[in-house]
Amino acid sequence: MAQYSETWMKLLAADGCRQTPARRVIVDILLESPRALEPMEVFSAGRERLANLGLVTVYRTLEKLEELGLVQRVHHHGGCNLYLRATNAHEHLLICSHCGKAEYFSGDNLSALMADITRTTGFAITEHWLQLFGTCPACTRSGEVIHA
Amino acid sequence: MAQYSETWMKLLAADGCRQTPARRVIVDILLESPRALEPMEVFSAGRERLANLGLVTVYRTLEKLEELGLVQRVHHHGGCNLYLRATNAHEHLLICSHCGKAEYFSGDNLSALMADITRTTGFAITEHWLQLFGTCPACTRSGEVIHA
DNA sequence: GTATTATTGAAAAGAGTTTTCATTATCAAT
DNA sequence: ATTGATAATGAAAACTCTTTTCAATAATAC
Repeated sequence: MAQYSETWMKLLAADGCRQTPARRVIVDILLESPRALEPMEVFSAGRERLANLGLVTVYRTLEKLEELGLVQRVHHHGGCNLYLRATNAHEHLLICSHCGKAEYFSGDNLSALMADITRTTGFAITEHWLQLFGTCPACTRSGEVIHA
Repeated sequence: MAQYSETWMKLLAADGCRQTPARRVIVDILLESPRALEPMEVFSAGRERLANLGLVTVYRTLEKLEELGLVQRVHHHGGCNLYLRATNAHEHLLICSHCGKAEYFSGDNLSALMADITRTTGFAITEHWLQLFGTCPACTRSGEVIHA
């Protein structure tokens, strides 16, 4: 994902944002992470690279990146304050309940279901959320997962 | 939904809970609502029926009802602090983006998709969330929905 | 009725997020 | 390169939502 770092910075610039060290650090962390992160996690990781990074800047940058569609919030059992790089395609999330690893997949075809629901309920469906939870290959192998 | 009020109270009693006015009010409000509610909304509505109801009691009752599987938290764009009566069957949610009206539906068959994803990703899938958003018939008719 | 103990509401504490504000740093125009 | 306009920053304060604490009260079993 690291190769997208510069792309994101340019997209930010195109939106009128300045390219600052703080933003670079935050962008890099998000692009490097295999799982969705809380603002505080981004902050902690960021502090290791930029000594006096502010938590407020993390919040502001996440907000801007979400606005630009580069990251998305991830909902899960514990809340909905996790941020993950978004993909452009029409894809859905698959999340490991053990390590949090997030993977995108596509290939769902829910159009038949949609049509069926429109017919029976009268709702005009505009959006759908599909999210899967499970155990990733690495966690399955490690055997640490007892609640699989 | 009002006919379930007594059922819920009995289920609470079976769990060792006492039947108090505060709980009755909260249970009734949840069962009467066509949409998922925030704790504060339950509290406001509850105060109209029980003058000195405490917000804390609302939180505690919602927690207990969720524990018993009678209500569930609903995730949406703005957060995940909405509570809605749950259904027993394996159903999914359909929510009106305009008025919030929630409806359950069943009939999805995602097993083929699951099998496909298990094969390609190696994830052992344990759970899936499917939630649809759209405009309900009433809101469509009222014509108030411009962003349909 | 009485004793036991779950439940209550108010207040305080806590966690997470947003706002305010003076200072600093980026970028565009020289 | 220098300068000026202003976006961005970090610290502190404010704010919202939720949980904990605690003494008083009320529901249930006997």
